[in-house]
Amino acid sequence: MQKAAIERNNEAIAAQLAPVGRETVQDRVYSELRRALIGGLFEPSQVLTIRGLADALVTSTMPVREALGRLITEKALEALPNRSVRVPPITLDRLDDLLRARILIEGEAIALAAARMGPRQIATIETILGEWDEMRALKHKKDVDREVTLNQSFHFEIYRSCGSAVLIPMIESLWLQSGPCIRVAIYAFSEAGEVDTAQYHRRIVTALATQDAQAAREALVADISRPFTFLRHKLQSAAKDQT
Amino acid sequence: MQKAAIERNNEAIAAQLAPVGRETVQDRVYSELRRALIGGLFEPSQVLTIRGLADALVTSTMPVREALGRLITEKALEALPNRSVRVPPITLDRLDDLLRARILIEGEAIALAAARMGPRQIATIETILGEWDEMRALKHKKDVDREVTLNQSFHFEIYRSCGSAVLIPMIESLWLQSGPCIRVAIYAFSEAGEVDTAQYHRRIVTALATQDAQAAREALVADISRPFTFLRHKLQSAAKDQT
DNA sequence: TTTTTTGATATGTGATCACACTTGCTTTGA
DNA sequence: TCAAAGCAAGTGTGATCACATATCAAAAAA
Repeated sequence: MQKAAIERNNEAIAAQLAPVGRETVQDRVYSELRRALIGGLFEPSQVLTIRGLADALVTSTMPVREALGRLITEKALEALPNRSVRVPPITLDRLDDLLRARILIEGEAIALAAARMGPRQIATIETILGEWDEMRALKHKKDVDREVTLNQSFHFEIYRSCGSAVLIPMIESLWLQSGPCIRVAIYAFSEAGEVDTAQYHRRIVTALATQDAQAAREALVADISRPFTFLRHKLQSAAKDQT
Repeated sequence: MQKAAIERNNEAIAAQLAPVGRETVQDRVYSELRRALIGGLFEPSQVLTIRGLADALVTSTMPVREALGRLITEKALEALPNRSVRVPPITLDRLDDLLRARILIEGEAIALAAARMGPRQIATIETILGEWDEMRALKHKKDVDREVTLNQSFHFEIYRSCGSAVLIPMIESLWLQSGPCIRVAIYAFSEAGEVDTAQYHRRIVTALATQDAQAAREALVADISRPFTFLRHKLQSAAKDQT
């Protein structure tokens, strides 16, 4: 019987080919909206319509409405009583609430990751740091989108190492919720260009390289608190101006 | 001008009438599936089909598929590569992962709540405790469903007091994920009937009544850890039997 | 007897339609 | 001149259909 030979052949084929996967339209819409949300491409309080998004994404309404529903359950979007959906507005309370949750959960994740990151993972995040420096070097063109992307890659490369399939989706949800807020902060930082984000990230890397969970947590808290406190002051002064 | 009179009349009407609200079919399906999931009515690894659920709930497929999509993003259900959806299976790792996350987040929530719960809230959870005792008194009929519901009410009445619009949905998601697992534990406890859950809950109440956040957190951890460690042992011994 | 093939049924996905509700502007009446 | 009624366009929701894929059992081949 040539069963074994066939089996070997199939295995050889399988070794060559990568699984093609099957991404649905709904998945693509969902990813695209997530990207836009985390990147802060939508403004807080902005109203989104199903047909409008479907036109923009060149699909029918069906995938869009399901993607919107999913984002609403993640609190990345908000369902108004009118049944229209909007990006949640920023309030001081919400800002504090989000920051506290992020410190709690991302802090735990990085503490777990500190004990589990090998030289390979450390090298990966150092590569991301290098790309960041490279980008900053040619400073004429301040590409905020790229900053956001690199920042995201840096953090999630760490979180992925925490080994918790439960915490990571929660962190993603938190980023989704804070995305529309922190965009303005990152943009302002990029404008000012003074205190470099890279410096905060470097502190995180050194802490992780020495497997110092406590130091890593503190460095992370400092990093993610910055845009929030910045926004906080901005909102407070804006409120004072209005009165 | 009789504008003021009309206004008064309208206000009088508004005072009598309650807002009718508009729950969509999708919302009802979603709530029903949540209830079933938290209550452990579905078994881990059980496959759910859109048309099957639609028939069971006597609706069309449309609201069901959107509700399923939302539950999948919450990790309450799992999308298989075949595109079928099932209740996530229990593994030891997942159990530990879930418990760690619950201790982290629910612990934080109850610590926050400890400082914010007034006599009114304390009275409410004591009422729930009373209903529990009442139920246990007539022990011939062990109503596991009611136990699950009361347990849920007790915990979420506390969490609601933490004042965090961000943490509460996360806790709901965690309950959704652990629901299918802990059902078997609760059932086993009810069978054995030895160590009463009420005793753990009473410890929580006394800690909250004295606004002792640390004690409340510890009592809560003891309470939610119990079914998990129970299940852990059960799974381990089952694995040992198989070898 | 065991394995492969094949065909029928079941299932998820996306498109389209009908309906109800909301919204904003125009028109009407005071 | 201004507020209220009315109308039209826009929008979300649910139902149904078409199509591609998956599943599983029966039939055919080894």
